[in-house]
Amino acid sequence: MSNKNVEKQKRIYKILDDAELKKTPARIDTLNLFSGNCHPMSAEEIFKFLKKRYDLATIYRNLSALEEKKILSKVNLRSGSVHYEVSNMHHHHIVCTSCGKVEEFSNCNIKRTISNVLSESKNFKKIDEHALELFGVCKTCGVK
Amino acid sequence: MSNKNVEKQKRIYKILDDAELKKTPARIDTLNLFSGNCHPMSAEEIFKFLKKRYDLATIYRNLSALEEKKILSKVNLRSGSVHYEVSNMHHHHIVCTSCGKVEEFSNCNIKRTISNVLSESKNFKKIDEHALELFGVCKTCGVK
DNA sequence: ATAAATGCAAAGGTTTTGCACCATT
DNA sequence: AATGGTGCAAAACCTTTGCATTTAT
Repeated sequence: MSNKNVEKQKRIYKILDDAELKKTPARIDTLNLFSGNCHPMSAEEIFKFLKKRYDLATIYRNLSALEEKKILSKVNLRSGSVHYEVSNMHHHHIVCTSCGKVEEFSNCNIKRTISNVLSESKNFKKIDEHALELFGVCKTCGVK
Repeated sequence: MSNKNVEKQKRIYKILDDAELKKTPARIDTLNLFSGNCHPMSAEEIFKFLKKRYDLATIYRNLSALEEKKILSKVNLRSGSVHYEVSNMHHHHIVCTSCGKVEEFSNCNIKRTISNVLSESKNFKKIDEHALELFGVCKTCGVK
């Protein structure tokens, strides 16, 4: 195993240790998948990427646990199933409403909006998370 | 029936006519519900509000039809089921991650973000819709 | 009269759960 | 040894679909 991969494994071990989750093969493999792929993935997709080595229920349970520990976040791409991505790489998505293609972007400029919103909110004084997704028709699908 | 309600019915008839959808009781009642309530609703909620007078499958079919005609829009509140709201009242939501309370806001300042994003996008040159939801703990739940 | 909408029942897809067994700490 | 994770099967949940009947135009 290369030095780089050793580093990667160490990072994943630390993530699970910090979260007080046991370092099981299913979790390690799942986190490896996420660290090599910045696209959001559904439980079913992860299940297939991992060659069905682990039960689908296990994948679901681990995704929930990792979300609770703030390691992964849910993303809604209007696809029928929930997708997850690594929490710390803050970015958003543009989804093609025709073919489903997903493109990432990161400059969401949300801070100003949040402070405006909070100054007028009756019920909230702090925002912890935000979800922003854009929808359009991609250039390929837009060609008639 | 008051003058005001007559006007409301006329508006709803016009909406359905313009969309080339038949003016059936199920649709009229559903649109009446939406026009008196700015909170997003799920199929199940509508079904119950309408005292189960119409089949749940009918509610689902009508919601789809109304969404296709751009009269309603989907909203994702991370609740397990899809919610809908009237399209023409552009606003977004702050959802309490503890109790599920929903508050609306409308000043999302998204235009600048969209034009920035498009100028750097490889696959998209136009955005048709955007989904923005904020998540936090409301003042009631935040009190320890 | 025609095309569309509805109700009912059944199925589809995604996600969750109970329980016995197994792995990590 | 003890706690937590897994696999399997079953169920729960949300949503869609087929078909016969009813309704709106």
